[in-house]
Amino acid sequence: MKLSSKSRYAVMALVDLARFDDIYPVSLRDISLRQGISLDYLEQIFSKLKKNEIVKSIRGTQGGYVLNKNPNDIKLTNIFHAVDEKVKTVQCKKESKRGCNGKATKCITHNLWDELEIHINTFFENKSLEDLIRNNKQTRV
Amino acid sequence: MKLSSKSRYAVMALVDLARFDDIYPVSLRDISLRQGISLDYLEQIFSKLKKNEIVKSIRGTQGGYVLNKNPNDIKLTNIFHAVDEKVKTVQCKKESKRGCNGKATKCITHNLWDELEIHINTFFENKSLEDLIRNNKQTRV
DNA sequence: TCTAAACTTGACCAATTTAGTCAGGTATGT
DNA sequence: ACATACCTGACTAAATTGGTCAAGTTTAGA
Ligand code: FES
Ligand code: FES
Repeated sequence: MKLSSKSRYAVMALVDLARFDDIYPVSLRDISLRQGISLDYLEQIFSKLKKNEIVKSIRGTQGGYVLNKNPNDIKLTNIFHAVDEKVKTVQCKKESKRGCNGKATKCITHNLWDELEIHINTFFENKSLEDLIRNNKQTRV
Repeated sequence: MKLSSKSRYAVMALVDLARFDDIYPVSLRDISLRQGISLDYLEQIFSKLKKNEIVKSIRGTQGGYVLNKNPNDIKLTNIFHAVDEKVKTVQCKKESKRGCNGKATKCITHNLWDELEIHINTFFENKSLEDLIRNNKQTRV
């Protein structure tokens, strides 16, 4: 059960970006330097964030990225969904009536994993970028 | 963020076992057949469960495995720990003062991931095998 | 108008992890 | 003795991860 670097980077980058994007667009190069994330990798990540309308891009010199929504409306769920991070605790297809090992009914632990999945997703749904910025501003001098 | 099959199987097998182990030892072969899990794989898993004193083994004909503790004292945490499933949301070494990308301080999202880890682990600590058996008995006719 | 900064896209890859299989054992109730 | 069932370690194919690399396109500013 671990979180991928891609997701961790996505959130890191967005928190970094959110601190300045109201002043000027933030370039990936800056984020890369400040957060120590590979520029090429960031580009992959932001391409997805853009497709999911979490950020907007501004091309050309002095360009960069800007948030496309209010930080309060960007939940962890949205970010994770954008970069294809998914919480997968069950093995079976959720929609199907069939169980994991090809059985006709759900297995004896199915409900447990389902509960777990909901437990985790709840955390993601309740946490917004706004929360993270606030938290981070507090720790800055 | 996904749960490994090994962990899922471990819990499945223990729930299966717990339903009969007060009557007679349960062989892995039976569990394998009932739950559709590879016997060889189960053996790996039970070797670890035994090392962690979650089950006891009884060798020879009519042998099998039996729980080594009260189902109420076997938490998901214990099972996961036994099969080396670990929740890992931060990238850095927890004990160290250093951050992930080799920086001298913790990164801007460190606290968030730490919170997430606690959130998930809490679920594991509160859920016992007893809970699962009870739940499963209800769904049996 | 030229140029450099910055976004855009897609291919490629090494290392690790996962989810097992396989091939041998050893212990013991009947 | 022998079948049953535990025990152990080596091995591996496939998927995933965490990137790199190369070759663009767009646009602000000199
Ligand atoms: S996990 Fe859904 S049926 Fe087993
Ligand atoms: S995750 Fe701990 S410092 Fe970045």
